[in-house]
Parts: sequence; structure tokens; C-alpha cells
Amino acid sequence: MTTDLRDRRRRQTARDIQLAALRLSIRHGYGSVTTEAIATEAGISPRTFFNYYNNKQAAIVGEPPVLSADENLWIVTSQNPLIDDLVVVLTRMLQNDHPDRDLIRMIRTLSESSPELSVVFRDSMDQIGRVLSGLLVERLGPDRRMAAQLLGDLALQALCEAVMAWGEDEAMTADQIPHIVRQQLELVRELLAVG
Amino acid sequence: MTTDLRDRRRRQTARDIQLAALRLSIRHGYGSVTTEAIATEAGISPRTFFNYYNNKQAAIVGEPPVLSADENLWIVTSQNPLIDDLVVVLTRMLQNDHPDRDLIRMIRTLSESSPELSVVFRDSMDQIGRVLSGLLVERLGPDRRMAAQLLGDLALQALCEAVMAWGEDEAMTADQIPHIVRQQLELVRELLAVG
DNA sequence: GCATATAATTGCCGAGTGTGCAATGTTTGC
DNA sequence: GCAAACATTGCACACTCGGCAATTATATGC
Repeated sequence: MTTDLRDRRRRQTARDIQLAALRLSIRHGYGSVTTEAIATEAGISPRTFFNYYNNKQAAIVGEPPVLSADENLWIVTSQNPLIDDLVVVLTRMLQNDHPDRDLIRMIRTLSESSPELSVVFRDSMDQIGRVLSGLLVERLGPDRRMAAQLLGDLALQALCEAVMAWGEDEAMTADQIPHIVRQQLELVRELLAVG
Repeated sequence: MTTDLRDRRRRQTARDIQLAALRLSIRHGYGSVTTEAIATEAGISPRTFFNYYNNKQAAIVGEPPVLSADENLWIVTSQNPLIDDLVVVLTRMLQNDHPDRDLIRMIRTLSESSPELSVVFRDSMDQIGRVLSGLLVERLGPDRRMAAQLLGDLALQALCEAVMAWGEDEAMTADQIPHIVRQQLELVRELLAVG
């Protein structure tokens, strides 16, 4: 059962690299920091950096959470209100991958000073978006394909914003994030109706 | 009044480069095509490539349309339904920058075969998204800031999808794109209410 | 027209990115 | 312990991208 030693090490190293990338980039600017500098700061060789992340941007955002299509197939046939189901899916995803408030804040700080990073957080969740959209397309049928994709994207974007807001507000607990997501989705619905 | 010779040349060259990038990438795969090969195909020097585009991805999607904040300030104080105003803004933007159906189709083809490009089209519109979101935040007030950003993003994503759909369907005319956007936004509203 | 300012193209060079390969360590299962 | 599996590293190499200065093309004033 010590079989997880490697796993823990791997996670820890991935984290070390991310932290090094964030610290150095915040201090010296994203563009001025080389992968070599990050590797040195993280205590690994330059070559090893690329065993963990494909590029500098990936190191900044870290390993994104995963959304398993198999475990969420129920949403395809569920009769509940769509908004409820979306919130359930995102809640579960968050429970599998507890975000770190400090890291989130550093990412936010950095993407404000480096415009080229503004899309990076979002892009890192692209895989999740595709899975979610795929499930929604199944649920809503091919004639509502486009709206299904828009909904998946909207929900994911709402999650990103809610996580960012949580990062800024020390008084907020992680389990409030899904609540924010629901609230904002309902607000969007109202604004599309009257606003 | 021949003062536009340079301008026309510039546009033409930008287009030539984009076309070369798309053709070569579709034929040999995005990852296997070098900027040097693109430059040669476009009839320019490798160095000139980077005078037009900052990187290979930018060459693929070409120069994105611009959304002028100044010209759309009216949306901040408009009393019309939000969805109407959004459609108007996007319609005007499209009129300034007629998209080319063939290019859109090539981009779509390519992003299906190269997953790393799936976010590129969207990312190229990031600037537009920020402007639009900014306007909506002004209109809706700081307490609805998050929803405003989600709405701006949703509208932009709807536009992207509508343009892609138009690219695929020869029977569709460009002026139908805003109609599709409206239709999909309304569908999203309904789905958020009942779905 | 012609000379001159302005802008575009190009070659050259150098720092940085990212990958394949093979050697060397380290962990795990037995 | 030992062998298989896995991780780290160094090395070499192709590619990306930007600064600089020389060259060429275009625009403008006279």
C-alpha cells in the first residue's frame, strides 16, 4: 500500500513546479521567466520540466480537474431541471479536485498583469467543456445541439468565475461555489428574458 | 487617392499567409508545418511571416474582427431588451468584417484534426469578449458584474458557433447569422428555465 | 519628374522552447 | 536481493520568435 509513494511524489513535484512558475512570474513577469529558471527554482532539471508540463502556460495553471463522462451519464436521461443537474455535476467535480485558494489567487494576479494569460485558465478546462457539452447534446438531442454546447460552455465559464471569486474572498467556503454558479445561471436566464 | 495601395497589399499578404498556413496544415498536419514552409508557400521570407502574425496559431485564424467600445456605448443606457441589443452589436460587427466562408470551413476542418486548435478560434476573439463584457458590466451595474461577463461570453460564443454553422451550410446567407444567434440565446434561456 | 520621408521586406543572429534518445537512478513487486 | 517498471537527467537538434540594420518599395512635397 506504499504504492502511492510515486503518486504522491509526482503530485508534489507538479505542485512544486507550478508554485515556482507562479512565484517567479509574479516577481519578474511571465515573459521574462524561462522554463530553465522555473526548473531550477523547483529543484529539478530543465528536461524534467517538460515531463510534467508541455509548456510554460500549462505549468502556470497546473493540472486541471477531470470530468468523467462515464460517471455522469445519468445526466443524459435525468428528468430534473437542467440547472440542478449542472450544479450537481460541477459540485462533484470540485469535490474530486479541491482547488487551492493561494494558487487560484496567484493565477488571477498573474493574468491581470499578463494579458496573454487571460484565456489560459479557461483553455485549461477545455477538455471538461467538451465532455460536458457532449453529455448535454445527448440529453437535448441533435436538433438542440448548438444550444447544448452553449450551455455547457456557459456552465463551465460560470464555474471558473465562481472559483475566481472564491479565491478573492477569504470569508467564502469552497462549498459555496456551486451555490454561486446556480445563482449566476439563474441571473443570466432572467437577463436574457427581460434585461 | 492611390494611398491605399500599401493597405491593400498588406491585407492581401496577410490573407496569402493565412491561406498558405491553412492549406499546408490541412495537407500535412498543423504540427508538421513550419513557419518557414508557410512563408515559402506564401512567397515571403521567413522573417516577414512574423511581421504579420505573432505565431503560427494567429496565422491560422487570421486577423480577428474588432469591436469598438466607443461606437457601442449606447448599449450601456439602452432600454431595449438586452438580447435585442446584443444581436444588433454583433450584426454591426459582422458587417464591418465580412467573414470568408472558405476560410471558415478550412479553420473548422483543421481544428477537427488538430485538437490543440480547438480553442484558437475562440481565443482570437478574446479582445471582443472583453470589450463586450465591459459594456455589459456598465449597463447592468457592479452588483451584476459576474452575470454580465457570463452574458458577454455567451453571446460571443453563440456568434462563433453561428459563424461556423454558416460556414458549413452553403444555403445560408451571412445576414442570417444574427438570426441564429438570437434563436440560440432564446433557446438557452428556455433550457435554463425548464430543461 | 525628382528628391526625400516613410514604410515594408529581408538576412542575420541569438535566446528560448520543446522533443527524441539513451544513460543513469530509484521504486516496486516478487 | 533482484529484475521489471518507472522517473530523472544530459545531450543534441529542430523550431520559434524578436531585435537590429541593410535594402527595397511606396508615398509625398516641390
